[in-house]
Formats: sequence, C-alpha cells, structure tokens
Amino acid sequence: MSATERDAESGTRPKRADARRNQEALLEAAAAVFISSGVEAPVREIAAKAGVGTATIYRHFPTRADLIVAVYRHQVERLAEAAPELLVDSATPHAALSRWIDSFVDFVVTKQGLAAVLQSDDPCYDPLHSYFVDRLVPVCQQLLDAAVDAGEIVPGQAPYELMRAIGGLCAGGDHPGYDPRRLANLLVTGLRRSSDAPGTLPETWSRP
Amino acid sequence: MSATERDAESGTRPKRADARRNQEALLEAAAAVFISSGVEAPVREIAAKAGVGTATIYRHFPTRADLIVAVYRHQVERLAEAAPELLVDSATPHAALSRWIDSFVDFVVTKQGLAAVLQSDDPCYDPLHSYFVDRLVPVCQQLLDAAVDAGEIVPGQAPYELMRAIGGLCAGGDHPGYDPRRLANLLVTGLRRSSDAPGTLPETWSRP
DNA sequence: CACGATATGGGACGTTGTTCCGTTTTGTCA
DNA sequence: TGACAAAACGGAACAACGTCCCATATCGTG
Repeated sequence: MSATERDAESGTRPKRADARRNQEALLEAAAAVFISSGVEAPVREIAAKAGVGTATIYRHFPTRADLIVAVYRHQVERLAEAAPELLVDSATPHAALSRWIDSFVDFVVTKQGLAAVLQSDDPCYDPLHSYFVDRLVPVCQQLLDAAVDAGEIVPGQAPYELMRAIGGLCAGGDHPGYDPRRLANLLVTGLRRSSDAPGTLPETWSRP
Repeated sequence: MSATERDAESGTRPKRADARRNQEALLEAAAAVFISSGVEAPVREIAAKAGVGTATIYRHFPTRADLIVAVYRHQVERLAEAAPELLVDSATPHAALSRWIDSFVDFVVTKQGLAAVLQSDDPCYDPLHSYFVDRLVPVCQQLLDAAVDAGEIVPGQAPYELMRAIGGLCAGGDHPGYDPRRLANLLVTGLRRSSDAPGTLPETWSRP
C-alpha cells in the first residue's frame, strides 16, 4: 500500500519509522525516569534520557498527562480487568471491593508523585483525569453496586468521590507509620451498613 | 533604655521600626493573596501587594512555610484550644472527635492550596509541618484517647497518621459532589469499635 | 536519486524561586 | 542637631523549568 494513500484503518498517513522509534524511546525513558525522579520529573531529563530534543516530547505527547497515561496504560487496564474476577473470587462483594481498593492503592503508591498529580486540577493533567475516570470509575461503581445489592454497605456512595479520596490518602507519602492501605480500608469500613452508618449519626453530624 | 544595650526580654536588639512595618504589611498582603491566589502564589505577587522588594520577604520569612505559619497561627491556635471545650460540650468523646475533625477540615479546605502544601515533602515546608505537628497532633491524640477510653473506637490509631490522611482528603479539591467533611467522618466512622472493626476482617485484609 | 512532506533539536522566551550587592533608612551618641 | 554605623531595603541577576519556534535533517515515494 502506498503511503500517499490514506491508511485504511485510521484514515491517516502511517507514522514515519523514526517517529515510531522516538516514541518508543520516549516511553522507555519516561518509565525509567518516572521511577527514579517521579512523574513530575523535568521534561529535559526525560528527553535527554531518550536522546531526543525537548520539542520531540511535546510532539508525541502534547501534555505530560498523555505521557503518563501512555506509560501506565497497561497497569490501569489490568486494574480495570481485575474487578470482575475479584467479584467472582471473593467471599463477598465487600471483600472484592476492599481487595480492589488495595490494588488501586498499591498501584498509585508505587508511582512516585502520581497521587499528587491525580489531585492537581492543573488543566495540563486533564487527559490523565479523563482516562482514570473513564477506565476506573465504572469499575468501582460496579463493585459498589454489588456491595450495596448484598446489603453490605450503605447506598449512594459516588465512586468518583471515593477514588478521589483514596488518591488523596495515597498522596500522604511513604512516611514511616503512614499506611495508605489501612487508611483506605478504614474508609471502606466506614461505608459498611452497621449500627452507626453515616446518615444515622445526627449528633455527630451537627456542626460545631 | 538605650538600644546599644541588649533587649532585656529577648537578649537581642529590638527590631527597627521600618522592619516591623514591613513585616506587618507582608502579613496583611500575604493573607489577601493567599485567599485570591492560594498559598503557593508567586513571591513577587505578595511582595508587590505589600509594596516591598522580593528580598524583604525572605528576610522576614526565610521560607514560605514561615509566612504561612505566621498568617494562620491564630486560627490554628483556636483549633487547638477548641478540643478540650468540645470534649466537655459533646455527648461523647467520639462526637467531640468528629466535630473537631469537621473544624479541621473546614480550616484546611478554605485555604486554597494549603492541603496540597501539607502533603508536600519539600524541605521548604518543614517549618509548617513542624508547627502543625507540634500544635495539633497532641490535641488529636487527646481526643482519640478519650474516645478509646470510652470504648467507642479501636485503640492504636496514630493521630499523625489520621491527620495526614484527612489532609489528603482535603486536597481533593472542591469539585461538585466531593465532600471532604463527609469523607473525613467516614474515616472516623471506620475507626468505631463495631461488629466489623478493622483487625477483625481477616478475609477482607488478605492480599489479592 | 531527487524532492516534498515529516520530524527533529536546540535555542529563545516567559515565569518562578532565590541570592547578591549597592543604596537608603534608622537609631544613637556626641 | 548632625554625623555615623548598623540594619534594612529594593531591584537586578542567576538558575531551573515549561513551552514554543524555526532552520535543518531525515524519511518515504516516484
């Protein structure tokens, strides 16, 4: 097929070979730099490691968010796919939810600076937010619904709010004695339908 | 008293009049700018609003943290002093804890960017961390102890960890539908000694 | 192999934090 | 009151960073 013709699949010209090579080099370099210096590492550092100019990075990944998404796409996908399996394998939906949250915490915590970036409302990170919301919120919703249907937790918890909160917990850093997994589970425990579920604590909820 | 002699109180020369004036102007300007542009507003902006040079701000407040502490000292003190009163006024220690947490959340949330800064481990913010820890952690400890003694919550929750977690929640931003107060209370609810308190959920706690 | 489209890279620009240094202000003492 | 030294000042200077421009090099095709 001639490259002057439009690519049958995408309706656009296929990328040039060097462009593909550079994109690959950038992904590899970014993955390495993200580990050593965090996801907010200077653009120049990533470009240098990949052996390309700074402009090249912007051409392939217009925003830093695009680069982050590209680097972690596989892991996020696995996280999303794990939910239905957990729902099958676990004793109760609540257990599945709890374990999925654990996985989510593990993922976020091991990516230096990712939690902070997830919280930022800098428009530069909008693509990252969109991706996380599109891919993970429905999955979390599914887990929440199952737990509600089983009568284990109170209904009405928005999955986006819950995940944002857990993201916030994870941004707490890895100080000794700070255990994001335990705290996230505290949150999920607080959701349980029990003698003192939220909404049935009028005194506690009155303003000071 | 001659200024050539040492100041009786502090053993140091009293500050010059213009220095005091500038310090006051800086505090006022910073308070205003923190509201309009957040606590991470550019140094130049604060200096400009105070009508001083950029170096002056560093002379009076070596780190940004010092400036933030100076601006919010009063409110933090009030927060610290509120705890014993809440303990007296509330029906139970847990209610007091919950209400104090509400106050803490309200304080943090209304200061644009403060939560994010509280999470940052940039050494520049160490003085801020130290101040918050010194002033608020013991107070939180007191509330937790009271609730433990009353048998309302499980023992062993470190106050620093709890406050850091809540700080993280508050950094979630003010998106519609994101309610830090509710989430913080979810956390405190999860602490309750109930049929499914943390530590009694072996299945939930097993790793995926 | 030549040519046009594509992609490149390094430097220019604007913004920020931080520090240096010549100048100004202040308080004191004669 | 007036001079002088210490204290404080302000703005320029520097470095680090994100972002964008444009002259140049490279690739794929005819």
